[in-house]
Amino acid sequence: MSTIYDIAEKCGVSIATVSRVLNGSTRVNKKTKEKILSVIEEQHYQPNPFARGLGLDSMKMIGVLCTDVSDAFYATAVSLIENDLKKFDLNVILSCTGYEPEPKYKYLQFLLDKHVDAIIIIGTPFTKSKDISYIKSVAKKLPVIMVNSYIEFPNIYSIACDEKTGMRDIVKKMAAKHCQSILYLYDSLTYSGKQKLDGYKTGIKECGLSDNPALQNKIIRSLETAENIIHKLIIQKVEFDAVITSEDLLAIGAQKALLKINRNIPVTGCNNSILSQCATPMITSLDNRLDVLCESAVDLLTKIMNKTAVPSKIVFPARLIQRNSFIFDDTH
Amino acid sequence: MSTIYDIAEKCGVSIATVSRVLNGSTRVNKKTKEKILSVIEEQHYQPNPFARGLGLDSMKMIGVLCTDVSDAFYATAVSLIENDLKKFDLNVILSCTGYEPEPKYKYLQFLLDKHVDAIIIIGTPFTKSKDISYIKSVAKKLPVIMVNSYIEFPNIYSIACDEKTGMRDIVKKMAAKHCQSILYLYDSLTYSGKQKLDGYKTGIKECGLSDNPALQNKIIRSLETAENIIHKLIIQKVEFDAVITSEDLLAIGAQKALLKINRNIPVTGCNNSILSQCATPMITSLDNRLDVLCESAVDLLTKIMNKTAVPSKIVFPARLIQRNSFIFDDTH
DNA sequence: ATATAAAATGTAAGCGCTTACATTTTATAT
DNA sequence: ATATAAAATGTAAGCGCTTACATTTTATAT
Repeated sequence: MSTIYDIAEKCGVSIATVSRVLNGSTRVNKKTKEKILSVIEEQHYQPNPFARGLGLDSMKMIGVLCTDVSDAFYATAVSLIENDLKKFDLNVILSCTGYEPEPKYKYLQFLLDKHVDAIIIIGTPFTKSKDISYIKSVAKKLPVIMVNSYIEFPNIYSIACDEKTGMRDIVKKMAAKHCQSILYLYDSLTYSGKQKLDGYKTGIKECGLSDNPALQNKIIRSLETAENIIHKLIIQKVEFDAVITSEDLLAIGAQKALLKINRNIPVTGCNNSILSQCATPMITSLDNRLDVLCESAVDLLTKIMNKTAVPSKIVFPARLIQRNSFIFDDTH
Repeated sequence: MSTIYDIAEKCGVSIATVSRVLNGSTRVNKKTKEKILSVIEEQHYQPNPFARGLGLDSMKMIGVLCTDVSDAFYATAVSLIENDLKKFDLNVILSCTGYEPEPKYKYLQFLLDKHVDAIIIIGTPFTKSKDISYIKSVAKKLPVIMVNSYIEFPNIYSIACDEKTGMRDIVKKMAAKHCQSILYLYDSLTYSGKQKLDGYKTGIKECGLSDNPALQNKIIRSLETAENIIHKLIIQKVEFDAVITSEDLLAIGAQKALLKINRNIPVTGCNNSILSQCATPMITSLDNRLDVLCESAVDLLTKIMNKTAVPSKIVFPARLIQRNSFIFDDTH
């Protein structure tokens, strides 16, 4: 492994000059620069990342904290972020927290211990007051970017999708199709989860639909659980004529249960994941524009690192992707 | 941020002693050790990872190279690996190569530049001779673990599933159900892809079924492509009475196309991903035991890092998970 | 009590960079 | 040609650890 000394010697300059062309911070004579660059090329010189890290306190790595990459939603997000960050020569250290609330502190700390340059949080909820104050203390050390979540504090940035309005509009569209009792299945109360629930409730209220509390069901994120809750509600004779869910997976579970008893009512999911296309009929899904959110998060991040002025919160509209599980636009 | 000097001073010892308790390599007096540990705790001291990296040439990070984490298969693998590595205090730097062949060199190099301790490769094909010699040169620097792929070379380790036999057995089971012309849809010729194709061909030969080349179709990994190829084959009047695919996603596409024309024939997928459960009817899928493979990969890795003797290749059997798209065991 | 071996600890160099400050070289104005 | 400013380069300290080797302390045998 050649070091900066080898390169300097071969070029007949000092290591400082080599370091300067490596970092591009100060100007170097054009010819010297070219010479150094060519020797670097020729020797396949790679600066030692640890030494560089020691000097700069940065290894150009971004910590990505998410709940569970095996879930299609987070997987897509991580994939998008990783791809976008690459363009800026930034790498991803991944840390998944799982669905339990406690480990997230530990796993976030792992990321901090590695001295990442910034942290992107997707999905992992930081909603309790203990959580919030913890995140704030983290933000004092490095930039924190929350995808689909929001905490107001210096150095915490938020990229979100207006899922609340999106959800409300689904209810409105269903009401327009004469649905009266809309079942809502959701799995978590992350920031995003709360927004969606809030949107559903707002829609119900605004349209004057049934607000039977039995219609709102918090369940576990799994196909079977969604299937089972439908069975249970039917047995309990809870009336409903449409199903909105906070997740494509739950929508599919509900759909399967309904199919079994031959009930054909509108069903919608969220996230517009590949799952929604795998189902039969395909699931109409609220697209939270994950691609746009992630791209935007990376863009924001690079600007922050370049000390460019950036907004602390960016919100994109959601859009409803029409498929066969709920057709709201017949002219389509 | 406190440093090792602060801790040493507070304990009235030298930094060497503190470093020793940090690394646990040499023995330290029990009382001194306890004292140091308590001060570390009290000061929330965290060794600087870059300085440590410089000294040890390791930051306890493992590079994971995969094709595309947004795909359910890789997502599950990365998730499993990340979770397992965590237990050994190892972090994941993720790098996705995409489906093009060239970028993988660059992205693998990125990982090497970060001086990761080892590399785990999932899915990204290194099958051409150029690829193989490249991987061999990498293996001279650090351990390489290939999940579901195999190259014989010192410091390259392989954890694989016997998908070839698995595939062959699907053909046999279909033959036992009187299928004559089995369509095969596949998407890539990674090591794993080749094994599966090979298994299919072996099965066909062993059972004396139709070996019409029009039955073997290499397509793009997408729902639509799988759907379209079925339509095309029907129009071309290619006869087939069962469909095997190398991917759950392709199976679902095929299933959708068949459903449209009301043809109910056996369909199987691979990977036993969540997608297979989302389809209706659910897809019978060849489970390549990704969980076992990943757990085994991490286990191997930690043993390698501890200089324990390990096998260079481990093979697990595949198993066919029976669902409604192909019922082979009626007693079930 | 004394010699000797083992255990514990300390000293200081080294890992390979970055960068403030100092010095030299080159360009520009008179 | 000479003074002055700007550009280019070099010197050396510092980043915070690890660890070989040296030294001191403690345990053990006589």
